[in-house]
Amino acid sequence: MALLTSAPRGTQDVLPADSYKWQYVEKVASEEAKIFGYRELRTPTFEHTELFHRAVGDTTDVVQKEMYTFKDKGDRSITLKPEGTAGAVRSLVENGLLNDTLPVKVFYITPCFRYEKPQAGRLREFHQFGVEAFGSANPVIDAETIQVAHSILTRLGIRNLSLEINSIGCPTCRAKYHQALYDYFAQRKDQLCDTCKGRLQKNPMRILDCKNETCKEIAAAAPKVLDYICDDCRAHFEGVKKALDAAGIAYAVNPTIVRGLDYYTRTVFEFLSNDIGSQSAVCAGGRYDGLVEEMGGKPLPALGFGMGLERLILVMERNGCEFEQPAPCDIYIGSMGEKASSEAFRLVSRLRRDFGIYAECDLMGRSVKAQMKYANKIGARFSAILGENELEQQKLVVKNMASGESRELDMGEGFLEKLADHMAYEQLYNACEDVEKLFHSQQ
RNA sequence: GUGGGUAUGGCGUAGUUGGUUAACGCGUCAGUUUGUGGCACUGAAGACCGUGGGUUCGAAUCCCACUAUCCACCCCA
Repeated sequence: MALLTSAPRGTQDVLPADSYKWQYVEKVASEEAKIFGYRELRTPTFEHTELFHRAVGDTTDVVQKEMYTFKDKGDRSITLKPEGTAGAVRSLVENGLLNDTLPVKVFYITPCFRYEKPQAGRLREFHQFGVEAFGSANPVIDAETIQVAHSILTRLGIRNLSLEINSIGCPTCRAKYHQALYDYFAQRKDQLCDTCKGRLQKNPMRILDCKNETCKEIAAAAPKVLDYICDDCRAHFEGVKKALDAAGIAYAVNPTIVRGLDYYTRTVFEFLSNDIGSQSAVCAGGRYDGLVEEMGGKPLPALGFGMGLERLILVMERNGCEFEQPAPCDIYIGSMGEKASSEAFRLVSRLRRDFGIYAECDLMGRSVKAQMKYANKIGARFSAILGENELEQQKLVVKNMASGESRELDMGEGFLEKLADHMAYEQLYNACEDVEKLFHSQQ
């Protein structure tokens, strides 16, 4: 069997065996964002290319070598979004939402595309959950934004992430720092590794993060950001730390954190994991006080974060976190013979329509035994077989698959109500027995 | 973009001095007497051993290329 073709490189199918994990994570993240006052924003999967050139930055790796850019049939340059913030800001400015009461808080779940070489936790199409908050320069909102991420991660049962924060200052003080760094490293350029020689021009802060031993030694004595940021930025950063302390969120200041997207200012942060290989950032974000104006809006401070859902789920799997399971089949109604089988079909249809019960019947023309095996396989909580006898006597034997016990129900008036009640009662009874067993086992 | 590892039925694997019908577990399907699951047993279907070349009388097994995948660098969520 030769496949016609396969999924494109760096893409992933989420199969039924895993999709429930995604549903769970998306649900938790959305619910958590909502109780922080965020509302969902959905923006297009592709945008005009210039949006990302402007927002993310012409000189960034993301824009320079990783974007999926193409001309559409109208000769417009289109780009599949490589991140979520630019589109969100564009949309809010374009629709005038930032003229409303502040702060404006939105969240989104979106696919993102970057043409990279795939590896653990890095795909060409990946998914981000993100939040963005507009209108406040108060350091408390920095802490609150971090708290949103923290709450989501905590509620998902992820405990062993580290939070690292830093301030990269405003454009003015960052420029000073960059110059100082450049001067420092330029004097020692010969000793730097090849990649760092390149970074010297492009982004000297990256050198601070190099894994090469010599570079590390040189970096150790390099100028520190926090010595170069202006008084306002320093005060803001102190405010963020104070608010995080007040919120009881543990963090470490890491002066080497650099964001690869140009729009960031002041606060930047990352939640890191040691369990998923070298692509360790599960969630990252920060402030971008200049971006709204850059997009043609009025000057408005803002901040947000993105969370990589593939990485998040990877972390959860590696840590044995539990995902909310999908509900199993409530009842399987098997049948034998044509007449009974159309009656079974009618019954499950009504159970679904009138009672919202998850019901199945035979669609394969299988033997009774095989039908029972199927009921067991799909984890049906109850089963029943409809045949000539049942139709004649108007009785249905309903079996509780967990206990193996059966109960005969009269198929006359109010049968479906009785059936639904019976199932609810039995399930409650099963649950009580489980609790009892648990109780005894713990004594 | 740069390196290294891997590539056998749906899944996980076995299979080296290259030699008849490629093995095992799980899964799937059917059956173990007449209308009822989970266990066990029996049987069946299902792989041209990633693709294309080459070496050889003969290759899943050796060589080359390509593709995919994994890991790391880079970058980042």
